[in-house]
Amino acid sequence: MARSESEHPTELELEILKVLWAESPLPVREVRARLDEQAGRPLAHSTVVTMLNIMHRKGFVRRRKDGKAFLFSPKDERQNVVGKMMGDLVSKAFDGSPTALVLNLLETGDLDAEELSELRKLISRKAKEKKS
Amino acid sequence: MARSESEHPTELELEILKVLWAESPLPVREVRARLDEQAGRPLAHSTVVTMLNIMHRKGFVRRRKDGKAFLFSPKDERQNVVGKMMGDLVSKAFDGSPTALVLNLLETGDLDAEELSELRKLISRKAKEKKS
DNA sequence: GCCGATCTTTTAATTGTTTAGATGTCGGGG
DNA sequence: CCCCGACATCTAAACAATTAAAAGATCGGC
Repeated sequence: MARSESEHPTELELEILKVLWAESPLPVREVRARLDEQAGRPLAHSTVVTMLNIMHRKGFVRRRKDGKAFLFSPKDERQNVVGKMMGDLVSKAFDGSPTALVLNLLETGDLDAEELSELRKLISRKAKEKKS
Repeated sequence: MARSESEHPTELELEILKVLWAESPLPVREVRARLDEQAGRPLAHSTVVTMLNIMHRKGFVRRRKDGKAFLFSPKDERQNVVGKMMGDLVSKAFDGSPTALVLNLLETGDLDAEELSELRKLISRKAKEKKS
């Protein structure tokens, strides 16, 4: 045995999803162009086709015929997909505590004062929503 | 060409690191036992040996001889390793905004009222540290 | 000094990921 | 009516991840 197919998008799959989240539906040719320009990832046309087909099999994207070409769209919203990835990271690395994850984020010092204050506001707002 | 070796620990590597973060240094046999009991991952002894050697080559763990056996320890602290993984996720999925990640976490509703309040406290404390 | 237990090292099989060439199809222009 | 371009499908190769058996080394006891 080896590992089984991941339920999360892989590195390249995520890159492609990012393109499609920004704008969709798109034909293969356009996806390829944006991967090159925006993600700095110059790939052969056939490579992008292969990936999109795999992603379709995995259920990450939808396909629909437009004339002779396919148009691709993301199947799920960015929030859901990345949310699942984070949930996974939380459970694998922080034993299921989202608080621990945020704490880690605070400790590594990636946030400046302004971001901290913004976060506090967000959390307060969320806390109020919960109460009601 | 294909992709190059990841700079982050993979699924199984992370599982092994978790064992070592909890207690180290450990000989292979002990790591194997804990993977079975704690992570529900029953692997052959040789599998664990192989993984630990790969992780040593990648620089995730240290080895030192103790008699005829090796003892393994994590090379980096949990915070650093997972922090890098999160940073990567942030940059890949949230275009580099940690705030967006936390916002996503809030939206997916994984946090209860108590956790929210705790988070707010943590952030306030951090904000004060920054000022000084 | 040899034996077996315990380690390490070597080798390899299987599957996922990423990359891309080769081949087939189909519709429109000449 | 046939060929070209654009698109899809098929095939495949290189490498990472995961799994593990086989072979080699070494140490303590008899």
